Formats: sequence, structure tokens, C-alpha cells
Amino acid sequence: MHEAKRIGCELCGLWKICFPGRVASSSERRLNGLLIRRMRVPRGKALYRSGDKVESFYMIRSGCIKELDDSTGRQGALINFALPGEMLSLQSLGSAFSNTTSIAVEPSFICVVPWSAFNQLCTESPRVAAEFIRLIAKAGTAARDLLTLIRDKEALERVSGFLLNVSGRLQASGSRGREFRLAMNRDDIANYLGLRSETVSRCFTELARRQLIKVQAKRVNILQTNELRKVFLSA
Amino acid sequence: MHEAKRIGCELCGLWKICFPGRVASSSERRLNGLLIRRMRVPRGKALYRSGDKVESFYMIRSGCIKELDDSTGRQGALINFALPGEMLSLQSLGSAFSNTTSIAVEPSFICVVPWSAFNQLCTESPRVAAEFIRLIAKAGTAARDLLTLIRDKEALERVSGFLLNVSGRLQASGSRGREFRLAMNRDDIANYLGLRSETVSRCFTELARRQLIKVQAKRVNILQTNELRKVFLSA
DNA sequence: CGTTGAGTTGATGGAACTCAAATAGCGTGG
DNA sequence: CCACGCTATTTGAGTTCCATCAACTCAACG
Repeated sequence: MHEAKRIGCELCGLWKICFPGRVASSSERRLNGLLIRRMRVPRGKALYRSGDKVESFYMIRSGCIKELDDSTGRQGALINFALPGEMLSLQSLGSAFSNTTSIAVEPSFICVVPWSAFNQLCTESPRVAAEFIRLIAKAGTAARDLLTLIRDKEALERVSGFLLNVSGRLQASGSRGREFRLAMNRDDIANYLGLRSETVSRCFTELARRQLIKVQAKRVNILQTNELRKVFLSA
Repeated sequence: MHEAKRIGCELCGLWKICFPGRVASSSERRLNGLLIRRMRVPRGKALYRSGDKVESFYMIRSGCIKELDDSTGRQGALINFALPGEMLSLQSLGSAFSNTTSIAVEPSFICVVPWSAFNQLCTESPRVAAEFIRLIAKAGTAARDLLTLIRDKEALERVSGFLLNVSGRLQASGSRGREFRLAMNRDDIANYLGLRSETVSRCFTELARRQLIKVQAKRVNILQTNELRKVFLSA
């Protein structure tokens, strides 16, 4: 997020699959440039909606995409923020139609990977298939992490965990992890963490009062990572 | 749960993979009987522990296995109950070592599927690989469902959702979904739902007061499925 | 028949929600 | 560039729901 700098392929979660650094056959190389389509998603626009046929999966190059679960009655059940270098809609691949809606929180650039072609590639290359299974399993772990964050922790711990999580992921994609701009608003964060925007706001204020972070609106500055981690862990 | 009747292969989540009903090559048939080991797990015994090398995944034939997340500091973070016909530890396949511990809630019978052999099979058979990806993705959806249950609903709704969920899954494995015996105790349910055992108890009592269920200790009888579903949905 | 552990019920306090008002950001047009 | 209006965010006061602590019931078992 923050600056619109787009990450390069070497930071993409698909790197090991797309590029032949560690792969052998030429068929594996097909993904590189040929089948993957790049596109821009304006802020507020949907990348896909629940009910859409699942034909592709996506990788975020820059920006931020929020993934909403429409299966529950409630509107706007936010189950994931996808940050640069991360993949989207992997969990939908099992079914014919998507059960989530993905909306750009800020203007974003993404890679679209057609599932059919990728599937074919998996059958041809065991290595790609294995790598892909690993990626899908990893996506499942993320949901699990969020679960324990929400179920077992109270508000201040959740917000701390959220900040540390975002910080780490931004760093992984080559951005600064200490000082960044949150793409999403307080309501989105609250929905994600199972809180109210007022509570999120109060937590930010409290963390700032303790000198662990600095906040002004969407700008966040992490001053004491270790102390913040202590708050996060102090169940 | 309830009676120790074990489900047959035709209800197993791996059915489509194990059996040649819809598969072609003889290599796909290898799994059937030859490599899969069946075993008994006594109540309270661990099937595997976090840190163990991931060499297999598991299918429940009878009984109930609880899966604990040890990564968080807190003890006993319960992320899943595996019921007959369901699979276990799929999310660990990506990593070398398990990050969860699985313990039998009641005496259980399971199938142990060696991952290495299965992996080999996936490379040989595209159909098996695709089916397997579907299964892994489905496992991810379950975690997601629990997430929204816990994050967006209050106690009575969570307990209603839990009962409906268990009911449906028991039915899927051929057991009665109306009247059953919960294998797990109140503490396990509470941990799973992000509540306290006292609260779970109160919710059971309240649902019984409304004549939607009958409870006495572990015995549950669902009287009004539709009304129970209304409680569950009334966010 | 006493002990033990699980489950239920009651009383109380605290964390987060709700409603409401004040303030700060941000884009737009003058 | 500044003033305006709209929205997002912060802050405050009162309420609700669930956790906590504690007492009690009940069934299983030696």
C-alpha cells in the first residue's frame, strides 16, 4: 500500500512456479508472460463477486484487496486483506462458483492467472502441483491464524496483532514495515477483527498513549515493536 | 460419535480417490487397502503432536478427534473437531512439521494415509491431484466458517450454529442428526466457540427452555431444527 | 456412602457495544 | 489557495453481554 510502487515478480508468491529458476520443463515456463494477464482495479471496484464462475485466481502487485464472505447473512463479513505479493481466491478453486466477493480498498494492480491453464500445468508438472498444494495449505493457515486472534484475544491485543501482522507482510513485500499507511478504513479493520470502529479507534489511541505507536488517521508508525508484541501476546 | 459404528469407505472423504468407480489407471487403485493403515486411538491419546514430522494425513472412521493449535501461547486452542468421514491435518501438508496436536475425544478408529505415497500418486494421476486440491480447499472453507461463526455472532447463536453444524455432519456420515451424543465436554465446546463452559451451559439451558432442543449432559435432541436455525441466523 | 468430576445455576464486575456529539481529514469548487 | 461540505475518526456516557467466582446438583464409582 502507501506508495503505488508495484512489486516485482521475484516477490510474488508464484515466483517459484512462474519462473524457471528451479523448474525444468519448458511447459512450466508457459505461465511466464504468456497466460498471465495484468490489470488495474480502481478503488471500490470488485475483482469478482460471489456467485461468479471461478476461472482464475489472482496475485496482488500493488494496492489492497478486501475479501468479503457473502455466505453469512451479514453484510461485509471481511475475511481477508490481500497485500502486495499475496494471492487471492485460492479457497474458491474447489468449487465452481466463488463464495466470496473481492473489492479493491485502494487502486490496485493485479495479475490474473487462468485456473484452467494452471490446472493443466499442474497435471504436466508434479513440481508445480506440489508447490501449489503448499500455497493453498498456507492460505488455510492464514484463516486459522485470524481465528485464534479473534477468538482468544481481547480488543487491544487484536489491534496490536493486526498491526504487527500488516507490518510483517508489508516488510515481506519490500515495503517499510515500521511506518506505513493503512489502505483500509476503521470500519473495515473493525469488521475484520470482530470489533466496532469506535473500539478500534480507542485501541489505536491507547497504544499511542503508551508510546508504542503513532497514529494519525490512516498513517501508522510503529515505535516499539517488541512492546507491541508483548501487548499482543499478553492474553 | 454415539455408538461405535464405523463408517464404511463409501462415506469417506477420500472415496473418490481410493476407489476406481470414477478413476482409471491401476496406480490410482494402489491406495485401496495396500498403503492405508487402520488403527485405534484410545480416548485422550494423541494421534500426533505439534512438532511431529508430517508423514501422513488421517481420516476418521469412528469417534471424534479434536485438533489443538499450539502455536498460540494459550493452552488448548481448539480449532477443529473431526467427525466420522472427515479428514485431519490437511493444512499441515505444506510444512515439514505439524503445527497442531490431535487428541481423541473418545475412542476412535482412523485410517492413516502416508503422504509420500499419496504425493507420488498425485503426480501420476491428474484426477487424484485435482480431487485432492478440492479437499484441501474445502478444509480451508471449514476454518473460515468457524471464523465467521465466532466473530460475528453472540453466544446463543454460536451454540445454535454449533449444534446445527454437528447435526448436519453426523447426518452426512449416516448417523442420526436429530438425536445424538456429544463426544466432547463443555470445556471443549467452549474453547471451540470462544466462550466459557458456564456460558455454553446457560445457552443449552436457554435453548431447552425455548423447547428447541432437549439436553441432558452429553445427550442432545434437536426438536425444532427450523427454529434453531432462526436463532442461529438472527444476528 | 463418601468422593470425585462434570455440569448447572446464581451474583457481580468489566470489557466492548450503542447511541450521540464533537472534531479532524479530504476532495471540490470558487 | 482557501472556504465549504461531506465523510471518517475520535471522544464521551450509558447499557448489555459475557466472564468470573462461587455454590450447588447429579451421576459414576470404589
